[in-house]
Amino acid sequence: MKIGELARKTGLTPSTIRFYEEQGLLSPVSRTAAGYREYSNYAMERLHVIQVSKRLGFSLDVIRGMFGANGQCLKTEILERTETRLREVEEQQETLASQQRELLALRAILLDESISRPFCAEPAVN
Amino acid sequence: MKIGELARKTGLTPSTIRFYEEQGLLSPVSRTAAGYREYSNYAMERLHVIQVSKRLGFSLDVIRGMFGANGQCLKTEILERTETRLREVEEQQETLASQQRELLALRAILLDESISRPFCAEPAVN
DNA sequence: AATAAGTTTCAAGCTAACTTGAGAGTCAAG
DNA sequence: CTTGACTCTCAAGTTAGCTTGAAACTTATT
Repeated sequence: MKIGELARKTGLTPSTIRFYEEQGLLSPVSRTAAGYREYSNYAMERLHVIQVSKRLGFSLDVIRGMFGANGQCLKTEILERTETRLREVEEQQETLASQQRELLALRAILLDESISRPFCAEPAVN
Repeated sequence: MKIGELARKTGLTPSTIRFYEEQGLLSPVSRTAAGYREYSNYAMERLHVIQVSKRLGFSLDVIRGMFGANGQCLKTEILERTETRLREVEEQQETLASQQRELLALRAILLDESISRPFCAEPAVN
């Protein structure tokens, strides 16, 4: 199949697929006589793996590191990256929880009519 | 005080402070005869407000919208942005929770020795 | 003076993950 | 044989929030 069909099947755009190839996420693919890219179903599966990985929060750099030169997944690499990503997720969860706490406090202050200017000290005339 | 001192007191760099001014987060400040920026304590407090706002996850664009033309905080604006940010935080928490679930599942699969290639379908020879 | 440290402006660079555009070639249908 | 839909490559643009660099000026110290 050509790039347009692959794009439709994966929900990506042709330019994204070319971009992934350029970034080394897709192994260079065979071409027709006219120079058109010709994809197998394996390419489609590879793109699905990439899409799932992105949903898990892996960067393209990290995803690239999960594949060997031959195109195989590297199990121990993936395990490592997964552990790393899990720690990142926990960090971000803590950040969000803290932001949420402070935002709720801020909202409470703003809703308290008796306080006029909560944290804004600059006078009208500077 | 000049920009270097203000930078030290706030933990920012001079270029960041100039950048904030350029972005309209700091009202243009008075200058010495030589053209050096001369800051009051109000500028410092404004920078602290900006730093806190950033910690809460507000973008510079949003932070700019929280100040009126005169440099005052706009209470109702802030309340609105706070509610919006709270919803964003919840969304991101859901995203992270879902990623965490899937990452844990992935790790479990990877640690299960009986499965050799969990989601990698491309053969060695393409 | 001379030197160092601080300041000025303006333009350009950085990261991530793409998108957009230009200009050209290809392919199928009518 | 021409129109329209695809495809190609390569370069440059996008967003956010800064940083870095160049070239020039000021201020303080020696």
